[in-house]
Amino acid sequence: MPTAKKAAFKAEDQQLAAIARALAHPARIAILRQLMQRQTCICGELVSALPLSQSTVSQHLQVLLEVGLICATVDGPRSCYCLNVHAIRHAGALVARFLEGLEKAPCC
Amino acid sequence: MPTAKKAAFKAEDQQLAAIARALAHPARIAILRQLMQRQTCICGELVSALPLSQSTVSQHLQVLLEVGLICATVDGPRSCYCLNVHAIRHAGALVARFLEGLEKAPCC
DNA sequence: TCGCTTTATCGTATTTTTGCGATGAATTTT
DNA sequence: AAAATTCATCGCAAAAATACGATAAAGCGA
Repeated sequence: MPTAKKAAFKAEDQQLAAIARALAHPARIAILRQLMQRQTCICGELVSALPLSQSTVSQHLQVLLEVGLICATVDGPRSCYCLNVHAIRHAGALVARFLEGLEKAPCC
Repeated sequence: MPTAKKAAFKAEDQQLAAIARALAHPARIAILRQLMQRQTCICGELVSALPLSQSTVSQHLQVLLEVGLICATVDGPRSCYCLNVHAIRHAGALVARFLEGLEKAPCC
């Protein structure tokens, strides 16, 4: 979206959209699910688990990192990713509050 | 995403991503919020409420329509949109279940 | 030290999204 | 019937997202 017009939308709407955008690709959903299932923080195992190249998976990880849903630590030659439960909780609360509001709306 | 690789992701992941994609723009969040606030099903009032052209707003409405979050009825020369509470509830449940799972995950 | 593994980043190509003006269809109003 | 209103759609341009191979950096093991 054009930077000039971004300010035209409410901050919370932009925040919600940013969260949604981070989740708007099945690969990133799958990554989060993998991190949820394996207690281990994973790295290149994700590449094996996904039908995508290493560089593409790395890019998706960056997207999730930038929005804060996951965090990374360096473990020797490899990178270890894990869920940022705090951020996820915050995002979940935002989304839940929004959707609950919608559900309660009087329909036409 | 390439149609050829779409099948490589779990159906539920694709469904979640599709919902997220529909919400991945502040204009569409704002549209849903407008429909929530005004009990009236709105049409071109949305254009006045948003910093976007009529054709662009119409496009965003189509996106929300296609994913089923809103529904439309024709009222004379104008179109009347309203929230599809049923679909919203379903989407909300899907998202909530996913995020709750993430929150409970054992972190590294 | 010399490879070997692991992973982020770069460069690039392709596709998708976003945005707008113009146009046309449908309907109401005059 | 003519003009005006409302809105979806088309055509197009610009921007962003997606994907991948190649490359480079960093650490491990021989």
